[in-house]
Amino acid sequence: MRPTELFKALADETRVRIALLVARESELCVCELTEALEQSQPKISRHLAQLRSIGLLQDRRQGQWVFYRLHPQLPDWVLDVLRLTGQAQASNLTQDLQRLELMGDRPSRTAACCD
Amino acid sequence: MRPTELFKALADETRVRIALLVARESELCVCELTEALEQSQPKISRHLAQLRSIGLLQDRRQGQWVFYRLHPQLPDWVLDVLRLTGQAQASNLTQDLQRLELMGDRPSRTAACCD
DNA sequence: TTATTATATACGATAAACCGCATATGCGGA
DNA sequence: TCCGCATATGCGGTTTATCGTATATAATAA
Repeated sequence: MRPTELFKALADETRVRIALLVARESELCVCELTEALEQSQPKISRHLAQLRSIGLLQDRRQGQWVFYRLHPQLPDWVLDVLRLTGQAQASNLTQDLQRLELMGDRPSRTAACCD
Repeated sequence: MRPTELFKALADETRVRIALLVARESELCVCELTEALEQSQPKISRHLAQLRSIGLLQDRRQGQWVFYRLHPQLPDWVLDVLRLTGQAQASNLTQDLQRLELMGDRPSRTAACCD
């Protein structure tokens, strides 16, 4: 992944929030992100598609849900950038996490299994 | 500086190259960047204006030249992101540095002095 | 003052990003 | 099969980015 690719991906508020939430929670589905970020489903879905298309996220379907996580082979510098961003964005991240935890009926993960 | 601001700034190839070169060389003027990146002067100038407008760079006029450097009060996470980027972009940076060193007649800095 | 060099900016054109809304697809349950 | 929920995508419109070209501003030197 080239630096400008990553930066383009993180140049949008919604995408940064998605990336940080997913990084923190290991794995989230679209509906969880939709609630945590209070954004429309198509909007979340399209941003997820972008993050996946550059290889930052990986998706896995489980029944009716699609779960997203960080791509397992991200280079260290990418993980480091995410860490620093989470640090600089700490308060926003906390708010999103709170809304996530207030959700009732979150879909349950089964064996994430092998990739 | 908010993360998305920085990432927008670094989401363009030309601006990343400028930022990394300036970070490495401490201080560069527009004509040096124009030669090192092999881009038109107005293009370089406009990108510099963007980097300055978000507070990533600082400028200083010395005679006919305007020298740009990293803003002296950048938060650590920004400096860290630049470091990581330089690492991930090492080969491009090296090429730009080479062209810079091949320049004849580079303007000489006098006392950078106080700000 | 006039010319020259360095830098910034205005203008217009093209392309890319982002969004809302509607709709398609995929899966599971009745 | 038919329905409902979760997710993805197509379309059109609006905004924002980027660029080339031309020109304005600023400093220096003759």
